[in-house]
Amino acid sequence: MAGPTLRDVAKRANVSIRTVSNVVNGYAPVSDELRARVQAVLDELDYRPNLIARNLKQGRTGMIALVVPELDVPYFAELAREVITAARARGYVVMIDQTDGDGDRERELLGRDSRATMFDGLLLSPLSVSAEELRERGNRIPIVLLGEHIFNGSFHHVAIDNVAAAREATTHLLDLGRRRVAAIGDQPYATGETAQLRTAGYRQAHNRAGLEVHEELVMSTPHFHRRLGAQAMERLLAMPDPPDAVFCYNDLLALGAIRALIRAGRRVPDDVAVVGLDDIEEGQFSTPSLTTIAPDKGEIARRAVNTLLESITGTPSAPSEIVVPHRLIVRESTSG
Amino acid sequence: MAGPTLRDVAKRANVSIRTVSNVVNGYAPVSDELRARVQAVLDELDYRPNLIARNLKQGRTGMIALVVPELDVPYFAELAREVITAARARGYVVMIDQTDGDGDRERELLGRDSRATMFDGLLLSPLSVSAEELRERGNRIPIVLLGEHIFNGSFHHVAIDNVAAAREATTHLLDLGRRRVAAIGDQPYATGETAQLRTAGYRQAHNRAGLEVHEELVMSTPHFHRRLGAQAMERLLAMPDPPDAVFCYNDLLALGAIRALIRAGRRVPDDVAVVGLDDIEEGQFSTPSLTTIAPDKGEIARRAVNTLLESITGTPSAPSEIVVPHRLIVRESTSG
DNA sequence: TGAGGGCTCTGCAACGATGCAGACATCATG
DNA sequence: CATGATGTCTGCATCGTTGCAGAGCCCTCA
Repeated sequence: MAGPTLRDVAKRANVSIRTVSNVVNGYAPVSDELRARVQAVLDELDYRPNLIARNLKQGRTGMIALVVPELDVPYFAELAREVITAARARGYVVMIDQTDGDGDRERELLGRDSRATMFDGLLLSPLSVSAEELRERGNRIPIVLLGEHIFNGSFHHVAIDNVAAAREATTHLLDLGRRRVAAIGDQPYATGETAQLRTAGYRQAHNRAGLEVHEELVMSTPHFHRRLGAQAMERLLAMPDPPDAVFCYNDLLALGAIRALIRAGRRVPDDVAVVGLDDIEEGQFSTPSLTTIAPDKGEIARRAVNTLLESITGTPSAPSEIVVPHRLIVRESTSG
Repeated sequence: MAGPTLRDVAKRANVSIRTVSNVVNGYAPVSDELRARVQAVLDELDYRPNLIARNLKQGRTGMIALVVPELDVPYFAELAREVITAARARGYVVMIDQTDGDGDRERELLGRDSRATMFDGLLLSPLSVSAEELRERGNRIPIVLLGEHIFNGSFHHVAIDNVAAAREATTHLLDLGRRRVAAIGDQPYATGETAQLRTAGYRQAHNRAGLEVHEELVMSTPHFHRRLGAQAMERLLAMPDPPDAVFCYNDLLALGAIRALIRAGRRVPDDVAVVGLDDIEEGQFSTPSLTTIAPDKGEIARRAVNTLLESITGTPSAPSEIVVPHRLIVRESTSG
């Protein structure tokens, strides 16, 4: 099972362990002749360095952890892809864990027995755990927070401007002449800060247009999944005066909403226009294709990874609040 | 930066390092009194065990690696989710890497400088690398192969019965009375073994029904993405005698095909019925929803993880060929 | 000729934890 | 009282690697 070690190679080549190490790493000067001899033995035994030992000695692992609520939510899968790519470019690999939005699972990560000490840094997209808890439990490794939650400046944080994004999405619908614009995805409770920011943007858009928000059209959903988007849409359609447009707080809600609309015989966008947020690939190929706000995921990943690696290698810097650009992409669900 | 070590705790509590270790691990008998004293210091210093050191000593890391072509392909994202869940149930965490189907990237994993030595085992879903290469480069850690490729019995391998799955999908279309059933996704070259198995199933269905295969309706695609499904469908529609049904080798191809059909003004399933394979969640909410063959992903993940962990802990067993169940799920794209 | 400087190469210690053998004290037993 | 068993606790060696200091050796140059 266990492969050959430096010692095995050294013994066989009749040199010191240290010299074999030097050959392996290309360090220090080694004469061509000796190098060749050692290399021959390395090849013969098919030596592979034991990275765990190397890590122990060097105090770093070259691994970062990415923790997301659900990996099969397309936004997180696409983000994970970008994170892996960005990390690879910097010589790091990524361990991925998912919490199912379970606060205990998130807290576990910070606890005494967590495997966090195996990683040089942590990218965390929290749903339930609060900034206070994070600070108290203070992990020893650098952390960068992604997207969710409002943070009070205790941690590095990378996200889009959620208020502006929601405002632009809503304004797009108002500009089309829609006057009963619903919102799907509000979360008026402690852990729903992101949703609340989006609701704030939705209100801003109305205010700036000099219009009233129809409060009954603001729908709450505990999660951002297709099924809940469909259910919320059904409730909206059952109203005496249903909406003529919907801003959904993510693309999955929007796709679920579209599904419910078509099932109910409404035309999209003629009867009801729909805007999402996330720009997942699925929205390009749905019928109708989905108008959405596209965060720059590659940029989110790169900024997050870079910030994390700086914290790892450099001196601890003041927590930064990084805002990544987004843009509106108009497709069939609003422009038929 | 570096946290306190066992030595720091030991010094402060005036006991041996070994005793602190015993308290931390609940090993060996330690008197209640001493245990309390040590625990107090542990808490005071907020000691966290250095897992890298523990790993080095114990020769295992508690991490397995999952390598997939693309994490943002829903099938792999959903599979990854199940793998993470299955591994967690067994006390393992999962490092995920993606290869983009790039053979060199896959081979890198097996090379001398790969980080593979950091993991106790490897779950690999290869696209390009061949079984021969895998065997030659012979990694030192246990490997279980997932899904793709035909393997010649050199490795543990978990997959569905691709021939049967494709046959059932095609038979479903023939049973609906369709007589010009196209296939999208063939890959008639070395690394396309999975696709070829599905083509074989497609042919079997025709044979058993006493029907001829319309060879011009078998479309090749280098990848299994939405866009290629749409393109293939457009080519089929441009034919003088277009198909009245399509079996797509995965759900993404199918969703792309549906998109092309609707764009071209055809009704699904009235004009053309569509079946996919993978049962990704997206297919439940598309319009129309997608008939598909559903592999039992949870079972794939559990069997794969269990097999891998057995290879890790137990004696090396003969490579097993594990076939996981699948079933046909009929939705709107064939039953309007 | 011998001091000094490069060039190779080596051995020891250390990273932080655990396995093992045993030290020491206490207690029960014949 | 001697013996052995039991219960606690300790120290050393070790996992496989790298950092560091220095040992030889050969060469050069005054």
